[in-house]
Amino acid sequence: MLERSELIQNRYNKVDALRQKGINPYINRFDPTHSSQSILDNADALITSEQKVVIAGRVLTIRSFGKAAFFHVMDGSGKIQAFIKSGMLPDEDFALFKEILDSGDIVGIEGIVFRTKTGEITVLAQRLFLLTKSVRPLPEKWHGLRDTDKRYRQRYVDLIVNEDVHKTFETRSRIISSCRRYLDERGYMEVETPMMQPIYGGALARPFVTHHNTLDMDLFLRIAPELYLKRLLVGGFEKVYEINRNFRNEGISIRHNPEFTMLELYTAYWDYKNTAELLEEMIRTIAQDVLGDTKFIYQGDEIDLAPANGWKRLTMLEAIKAETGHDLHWDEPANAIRLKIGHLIEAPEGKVKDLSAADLIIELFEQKVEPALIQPTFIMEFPKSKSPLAKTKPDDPLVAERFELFMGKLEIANAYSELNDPAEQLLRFQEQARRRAAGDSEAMCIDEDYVRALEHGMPPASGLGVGMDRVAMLFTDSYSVRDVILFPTLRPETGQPSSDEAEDE
RNA sequence: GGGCGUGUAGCUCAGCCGGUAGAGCAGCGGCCUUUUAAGCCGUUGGUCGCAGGUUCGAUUCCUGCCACGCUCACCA
Repeated sequence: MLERSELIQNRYNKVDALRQKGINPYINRFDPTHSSQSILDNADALITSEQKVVIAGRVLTIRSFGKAAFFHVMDGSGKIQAFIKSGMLPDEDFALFKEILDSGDIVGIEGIVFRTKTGEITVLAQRLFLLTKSVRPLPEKWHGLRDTDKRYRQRYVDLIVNEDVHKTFETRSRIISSCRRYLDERGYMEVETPMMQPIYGGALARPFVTHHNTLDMDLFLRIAPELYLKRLLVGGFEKVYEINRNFRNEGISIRHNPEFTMLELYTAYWDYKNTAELLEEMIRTIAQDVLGDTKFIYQGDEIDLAPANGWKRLTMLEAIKAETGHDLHWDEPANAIRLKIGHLIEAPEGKVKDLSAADLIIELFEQKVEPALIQPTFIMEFPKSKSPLAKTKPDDPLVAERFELFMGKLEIANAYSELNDPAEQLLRFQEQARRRAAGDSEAMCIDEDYVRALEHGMPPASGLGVGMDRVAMLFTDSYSVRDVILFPTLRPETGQPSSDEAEDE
């Protein structure tokens, strides 16, 4: 039940009053001739020509004195000041303003453009139309809406009153379209693969489960589209991509939302090094497109997307050596590695003891190197044991041809040369299945149809996954992923403690 | 899931050595025909997150719960 405070009730009373006078407070259509921005852009011409303009938008702050008032009107392009003065418009329009209009209402204004004595471009109202009555008061005009919970739950209010939030989501949208444009221009085809999958795969993560009633079967929300996209390479498409949501049933944090947007793209006949080149150029192009620059500030650090010698490329072991001084190798026994670096790794009681050599090295990398990666850096070569869908490096059987891209201390992308040997893929799946059986809930399931597809022959190829939310965080200088997701996942809004304790296990 | 913090009017926030609450903005009533958080005068509005406990008395102290933030764990 929605609350009806006195403030809201007063406004509902105005709605009733309008209806009694035969005025519809929620009209069906209105035809503005100008956006606020187009008036500001062409102000001089509009002022001298005294051309009639019609604008529409939401009334923000009203500064009223008796027989005249100023207020700002916000539309999709920005905002512009309006001036209303008794005698300059029909009496009933002025009465509408005095008696009915509240800040938050959506109005149409017909008038001419002029400059106030303080120089602000302003529309002088010759007609005022109420288009939509708002019955709920806006947050305070000076401090706005600060409560983060309310900002996320009632994003519509956040977007009305916080201009920078509006801008952030415009930027996000432009990042996505710029990305599509970049790929479309290079012959990539956008496809849509299943979000509901009978067997989930393509990443190491726990899924959400849903149920189809008629088929009476469980389906998993995808954790990645990877295995479907590679089936399309088998089918003969050579350049495919998908930008869409993935769902991972894991913790929520400042960098993680349960549903998040990934770009995945696959290119036949390429290896991971080709993909790195494409990614570097693509991100730089998007930045130029969206920000107008290849340098930007993220959380106080200037990030340069166009350094003289291109983005840094280091193997994980090189990066560890540069940052910690330790010279490690994938073929060293876990005990030897533990002796060297065990003291550098923070892990809960005794857990370090159980880590494999690859685990220890990755752990060290994540804890000590990742937080230092501010400028765009490709970390090349990952342990094969952690990359069950990637091709092995020909001259190093323990290493997968894989890279991850880091920037602003964030992991942005992951890519590899795709494993296309069906027999080896089956072996890797079987190893994953053993880990699953041993209790690793994030290990992969065996996807027999995927192996069957590989048996038909998948061309050599390289694939890439880019966390688009993370890119949006970078380009909008957002600290939290929730600030670049319009409606982040939240607990349901309730005033009462949850009553279904019976469902807790 | 653990730790720390926050929750008071529509919004932004004070306050509370325990005696049932204040400001600014918004609203309402006045004055006001170039304002920019307009101004001036007056005024309405609160189960102080929820539920218990201690107490003569709880918004304040204690416990539990709920929500949010930070952080650790997990992870991407």
